[in-house]
This record gives sequence, C-alpha cells and structure tokens, in this order.
Amino acid sequence: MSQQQGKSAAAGGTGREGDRRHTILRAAIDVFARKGYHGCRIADVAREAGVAYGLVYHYFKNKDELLETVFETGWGGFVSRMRSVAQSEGALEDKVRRIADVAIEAYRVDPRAVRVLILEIARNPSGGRGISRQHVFLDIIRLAADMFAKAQESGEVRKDLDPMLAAALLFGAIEMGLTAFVSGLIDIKNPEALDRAKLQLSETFLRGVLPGAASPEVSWKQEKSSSGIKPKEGRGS
Amino acid sequence: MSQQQGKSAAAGGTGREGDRRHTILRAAIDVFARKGYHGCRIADVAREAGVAYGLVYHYFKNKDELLETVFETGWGGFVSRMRSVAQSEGALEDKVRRIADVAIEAYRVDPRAVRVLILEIARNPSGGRGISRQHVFLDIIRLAADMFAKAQESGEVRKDLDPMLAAALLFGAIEMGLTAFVSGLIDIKNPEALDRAKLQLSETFLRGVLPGAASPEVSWKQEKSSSGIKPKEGRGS
Amino acid sequence: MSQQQGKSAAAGGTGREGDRRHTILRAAIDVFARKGYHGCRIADVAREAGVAYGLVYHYFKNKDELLETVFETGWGGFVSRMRSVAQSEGALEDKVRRIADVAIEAYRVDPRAVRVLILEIARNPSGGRGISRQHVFLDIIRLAADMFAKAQESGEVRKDLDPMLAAALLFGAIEMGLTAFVSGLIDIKNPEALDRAKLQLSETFLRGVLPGAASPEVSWKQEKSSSGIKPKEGRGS
Amino acid sequence: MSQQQGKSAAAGGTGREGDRRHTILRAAIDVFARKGYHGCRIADVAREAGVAYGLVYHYFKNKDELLETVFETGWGGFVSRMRSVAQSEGALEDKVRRIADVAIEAYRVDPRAVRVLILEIARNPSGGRGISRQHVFLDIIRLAADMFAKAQESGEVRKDLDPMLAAALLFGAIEMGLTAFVSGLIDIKNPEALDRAKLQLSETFLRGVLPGAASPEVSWKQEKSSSGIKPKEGRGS
DNA sequence: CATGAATGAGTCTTCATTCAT
DNA sequence: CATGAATGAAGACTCATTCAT
Repeated sequence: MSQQQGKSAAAGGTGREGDRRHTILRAAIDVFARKGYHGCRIADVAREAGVAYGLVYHYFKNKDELLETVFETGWGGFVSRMRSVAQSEGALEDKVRRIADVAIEAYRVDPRAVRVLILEIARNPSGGRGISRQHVFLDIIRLAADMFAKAQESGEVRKDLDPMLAAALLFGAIEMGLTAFVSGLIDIKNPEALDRAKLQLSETFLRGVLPGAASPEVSWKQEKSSSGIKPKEGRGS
Repeated sequence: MSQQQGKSAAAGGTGREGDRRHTILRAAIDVFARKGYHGCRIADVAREAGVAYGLVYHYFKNKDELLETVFETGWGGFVSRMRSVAQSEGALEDKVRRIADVAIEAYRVDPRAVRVLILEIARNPSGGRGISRQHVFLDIIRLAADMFAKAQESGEVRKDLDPMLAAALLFGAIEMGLTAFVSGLIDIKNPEALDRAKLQLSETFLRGVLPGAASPEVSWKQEKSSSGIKPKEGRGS
Repeated sequence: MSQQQGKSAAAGGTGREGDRRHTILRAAIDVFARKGYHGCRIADVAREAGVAYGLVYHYFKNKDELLETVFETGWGGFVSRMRSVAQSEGALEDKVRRIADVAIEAYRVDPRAVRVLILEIARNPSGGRGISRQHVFLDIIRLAADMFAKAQESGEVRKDLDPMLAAALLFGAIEMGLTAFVSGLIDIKNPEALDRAKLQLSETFLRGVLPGAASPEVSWKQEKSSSGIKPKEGRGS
Repeated sequence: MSQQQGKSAAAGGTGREGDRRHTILRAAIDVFARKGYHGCRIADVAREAGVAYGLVYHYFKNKDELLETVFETGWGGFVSRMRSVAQSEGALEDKVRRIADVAIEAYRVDPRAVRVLILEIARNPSGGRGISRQHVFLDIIRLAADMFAKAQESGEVRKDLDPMLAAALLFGAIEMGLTAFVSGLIDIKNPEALDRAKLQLSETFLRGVLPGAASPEVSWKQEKSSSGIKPKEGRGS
C-alpha cells in the first residue's frame, strides 16, 4: 500500500493521487504482461493493484485508455529516445549501436513492460482501436528508414539496400532478440547475457548493412549464390 | 454491399462440394486476418463462409479448436518445409536463402494466412491455450539455432555468434520484413518487390553472419559462449 | 438386433420396422434411466441404439413424444394392471398385496424402466408438457383412493382414514421402497431381497390401515370433517 | 400483467435492504417451484426478483450453485431438525410423530420451498451434479434407519422389519402425502387439513410398525435379516 | 427407410461500465 | 476519493429439429 514512492513523481499530482494511479498502471502492466490485454479483466488489475474495482475507472476512462496509457508510458519514452538517437548527428554505426542499447536497456529496466509492448503493440488488428498504437510503431520504422536513407547518401550504408527494409530488419532483429529473452528461449542468469546479445545484435546487423568488401560476393542481380566462400580459417576445408 | 461478392466467392467458389469444412476454415483465416482472433465472432466466420452458425460447431469443437486448426493448416506446412531445409545437407548460405524463400513464398501464396500466423502465433499469452502454438514457434527457432551451431563447427558461420541469437535474428528479420508488407509499409505494386525483399533479406543477414574480414571494428570476440545461453544440444565444444 | 420378437407386435408393422423402433425405445429407456430426460440428447439415444441420428425422428415425432412413448410403454401396462387389481372384486388385503406385487415385479422385470418412471413421471412441472403424465399418475392414486373408500364402506379399512391420503401413503411407500433399491440404498444380492421388501411393505401398510385393536392409543378421532373426505358413517356416531 | 404484483411483492417486500441475495434466492425458489430447475432460465429468476440479469451472477457462481444454495437453504434446516429428532432420546412413537410434524410444518411454512425439494432433490440423475443432493437425501434415510434399528432393540418396533425399509416407507409416506397436497390432490381449504394429514400419517405408520397383536395373519416373520440389506451399522444381534 | 449434414433459436456466462453511497 | 453492488449487451455453445440425398 505504500511502496510506490519512487515513481509517484512520474504521474504527477498531489503525490497521493499519483500513488494510486501509478499503482494501477503498474498492476496493469504486470497483468497485461502475464495474460495479455484480452486475457485480463479490470477486476484482475484492481486486485493486483490492491484497490477497489471502481477506482480503476476513476483514473482511467476505460480499459482501452488504460492500455493506451500503459502503451504511452512504456512506449513513449522508448520512442522519444529512439527518435533522438535516429535524428542525432553522428555516424550510423554509433546510432545503430545506441538504438540497440536503448532497446536492451528498456528491457533490462522493465522487462514486463517490454513484454507488454512486444505482445500488444502493433500486433492487434482490432478494428479501429489499436490504430494509434500501430501508427506509432510504424512511425518508428519510418524514422529509422529515413536514418538509413540518409546514411546511404553519405555512403555509410550499402546503396542497394531498401532503407525501409533495413529498418524493418533492424527492429525485427531487436524484437525477436528480446522475444527470445521474454519467452525464456535465452535465459538470463547473469546480466552479461543481455550485454552480449546487444553487442552481437548490433554488430551482426552492422556487418550486414555496412558497405564493404566483406560481402559474400553479394550480387543479387544474378543470384548465383553458393560458391567462393573463403572462411578465413575454415575448419572443414 | 460489395463484400457480398467476397463472400459468395469464398463460399460458393466450388459450391457443390460438401467440403464445407474447408470453406469454414478459409473464412476463419480471412476473418482472423482482418480482425484478429479476439476481434472475431463465430457468427462472423459463419457469415463469411455463408453457412449457418451451428455448422461451425459441427466441424470444430469450439472457437479455440478452429484457431488451432487454422494454425496447423497454415503453420504446419511452413514448419515442415522449414525443418526440411534446416536439416538438409548443404551450405549454410543456401539454407538461409531457402528459408527466406519459403517464408516469402508462403506470403505470396496466401498473404492472409501469413498475416494470421504473424498476428496470432506466439504472440498471445492467453493462459494455457496458445501453449502449443508458442511451442512450435519456439521449436522452429531452436531448429535454426541447431543449424547455426553446426555451421559454426564447419566454419561457415562466425564462431563468436550465439546460435540461438542468430536464429532469433533471422526469423525476426523475416517476420518484420513480412510485417512491413502486411502493414502496408512496403507497398506491393509489382511482384518484384517481394523478390527484392527476399534477396536483400537473406544477403544482408548472411553478410552479418558469415565469417569474413568485413566485421567493423568488432572488439568483443572474447567472452563467447559465456553463459545465459541454452542451446538445445550444445554439440560444439 | 433380434431380441425383440416378443414386443414387435406392439409396435406393429413389418417386424423389421418394429425392430428398429423398439431398439430406439429401449435405448431411450436406458439413457433416460442413466442421465434423465433433460440430461440426455437425441444423439445419445441414437448412439445407444446404434442407429443414425435422424432415424429417431422417423419413428418419433420429437423428443417429447419419445419420452411419452417410453412413458406409455412402461407405465401403461403398470397402470392397467394396477387398475384391474384395484377394481377387481375381492378383499382389500389381497388387493394391496397384489398392488405391491405388481410394482415390485415391474421393477424386477425392468428396473431401468421403473427408474425412468420414478424419476421422470409426475415429477416434472415443465409447463404444459408433462401434464398428461402427471395426470395419469394422479389418476392411479385416485383409483386407489376409490378402492380404499369402498373398503371403508365394507369395514375393511379404518373408517377414520382419509382414502386419498391412504392411497398416497401406499404409493409413497411403494415408490420410496423402490427408490431405496434404485439408489442402491438396499442392494440386491439375491432376488429374495425384493420378495422380502414386497412382503414387509404390504404387511406393514396393512397393519396401519386395517381396522383392529392394535392402534396405539389413537386419539385423534375428533377433528374429522375437514377436507373433502366423507366417511360414510363416522365412527363417533 | 398482474404478476407485476407478485414480482414487486417478492422483490420490494423489504425493499431498502441490500439483501438482494436473499431476494434472488426467494425468486429462484419460486421459479423452481413453478417450472422446475430445467424449465427455468436465469432470466426468469432475475425478472422474478426484479433485478438485473447479471446480478444473479454477482451472488451465485452459476445456475447450479444457485440451485445448490436453494437446496441447502431449504433442506439444511429440515435435515438438521430431522436429525436432532431422530437422534434424540425418547420413545420411538414420539419421534415419528415429531418427524411428521417437522415435515408438515416445513410445508405449511414454505410450501414452495418444499415443492422444490420434492421436485428436484434426489430425483435428478443429472450426471455428477446432484450427487451431493442425493447424498444428503439418502443420508437422512439412513439416519432414520438407525433410529428404527435402535427401536427394535428396545422392542419398540417389530423386530422382523427391515430398518432401512421402514425408513424408506416413512419418508415415502411423508413425501407422497405432501405430494398429494402439492399436486392439489388434496385441497387445502382449511389449515386443519394439514393437521389431519399429519396425524393420520404418523398414526397409520405407527400402527404398521409398532409391535402388537394387530398384525394381520402375517406369516413371514422368519427369514429376517436374511440378506441384501445394508444397515449402516448392524448393531442388533 | 436411413443417414448425417445443416439450421438457428435459446441459454448460460462473462465482463466492461455505471452509479449510489 | 473509494467502494463494490448493479447493469445489460455481447458472444460462445448446445441441441432439438429439418432436409437433401
């Protein structure tokens, strides 16, 4: 009943009000993370928060606004950080690394919130509603696409790559990487696991995207493929 | 009411056949693709299929089994093809390309079904149910992880890469790439768009993953295989 | 498939038709006995009978008529025998014994049918329907009431007893006695158990009902008159 | 619509109280009494109680629990009174009279509730559910059987009578006697009718059961306690 | 006669949302 | 602000009944 000192500032207000509201929000995140938006009832959120049923409706117009708020709370910060990175000046390489960093850190700080975002955002067609969420989600991809387009101009990225696709690949990699954690596919004994993942993620992506001789004679104009791979020190050969 | 067309097309297409079960399945795929599992009512499926409400229950035990069947129908073939590619003999490069191929072709053949899979599979916590779906989804990632692990042994893939993560990245890239199509981010005017995406997807991924001098000043080669990773069968030493 | 020779006559027809019809009827009795009328579906009956779903509707207009037929089949014979006993000439004592005999024998011959009758007859308010059944059930009590009224005239039964109540007691005793068997409260190892019950039932009832000095200082002869009962010649006078 | 009266009478009787649960329970008893468990819809109960549909589910988990509660409410008191009588010290004669008294009084106080009990209790096979009800019902017969067994030891009851059967007869008589009222076979103009019935019921039963010279040429005294009978605790030698 | 697919009205049950206290 | 009882629309599921073959 009194453990939410640390975050009451975020919600603003008298402090006591922020307390309750924030408690409910946290509860919502937890329950959404556990059972998904559709699988949870307002009653679940209220119980998890330890407040009365009706109180949820004091702070949130309806269930949808609650989810929307969860979304904004969790996603908002992520997006703005992402945006500031994407639109900042600097080398693309660094930007990509910082984007991965933002994502992984978000997960480290609040895995449940990330789980909700991954689970519920941009995944629900649900007529009408969900549009705004999907919209924001797509926006961030477009943002990154712009970033890649600019990087192509400056020669930082292979020119034959579709910027939009590059952006999709980046976030796809990030998202599925996190999913691997979320789903327990990769479990986190020590915090280094996340760091390793972050590193591998960004570097692997960069290798694929940066221009350079490294390409396995990529020549997707004729798709000959296969031959001529020279592993530096192949074990098999 | 121009969707009357769509309905009769779906339902009456072959018409005389007693294969109403299949009609219903198609209708379910369409409605799921349009509104998602939760957003669709049995009544919608029945109307879309042009059959009576109760008939859905004649062929499917309940809504869940219907979804499950949609899942198996769409996913089953995909998985088995994926598996046969992953477990086949041959160069990793080819395998990756063929995997991308399978995915993109699946989308080309039946974009709605793919949309349902992307939307509903492995994305819904939904207590209890969904387990099997998530399970299969994770299995395919493990499968790919094995493939990468073996490729590491033969030196076809950088040894410092976590196989599980590599698998996650591959499917993340594929999935988000398709999502870009599904969501309209990348518009499909000409069929070549898909081919281009397929090519870029696989080649970009391969660049990032194959061994070679191309790596940007990667400086983390050390702590490999440290911890936190759960390979299904750690064959490599 | 061929054990219903004895009753095919009742159903009439070619014999083969009687076969099917009778099979269904037997199945209905069994299922009703096991799950009750409401708890059973036409599908259950069809499966139990080993015939096709729709065939039930060839022989019976609807579920209700099926039950009605079960009722008439099982109850009809019982009632007519009961009636012939009640309206026969002879000593009341004998009649009572024969009534108990008819009931117990019915149970011995076809316990399941009796179970259905006990369970479903005259017990279901079910608006409208059931009236006929209840009607017949009450009729038999009225019948017995008449029997007792006549026996009072001839001095075979205590005159201070309400005939209707006496009839109710008799059938109540019979029914609950059978219920004790049906429910397993008394189980039937050897057939004598039923005979004993029959004997005790009728003799105990008779002791209570026959005139005689045995009455335990019965002192309630006063408040006669009351409800619709007219002892022809009150004892007090 | 003159039943609006009935409704408001039932629902608004005390009105201001928040004891809607009780209102619903009463309504359920009334509707069950009128249409039986299967014939009644939750909507009926809600309408009868004058409350919203959903409120029924606020107080009762489901239709079955509602019936179960009706059962416990009505039956519970009856059983405990019955038990205390059966297990009390005193002459068997008095006990029997008091048992009849309890039953008849229960009917006088709340005929509808008794109707429900008679109609629904121990009469519905209904797989699984109903077990508890049947169980309690049989328990009370076993209880009475014990009472009779003890009375046999002290010579208060004929020794050649099966206690279990005696118990069945007693309750059969009571139940069918009440059924006669419930079904309108015996009309209740004046309240004395019930008293008469009570008296006749107990005295008739006692005559049949008490030892004494009154027995008609009973000639079966021998084979007592032969077989097939399951006394809960066969104490008598 | 037989079959079992097809129909759809009837019910239960859930749960977001409102409201009196 | 807090509470939780009250509301009722929405939707899954059942199953008696019909019908084409």
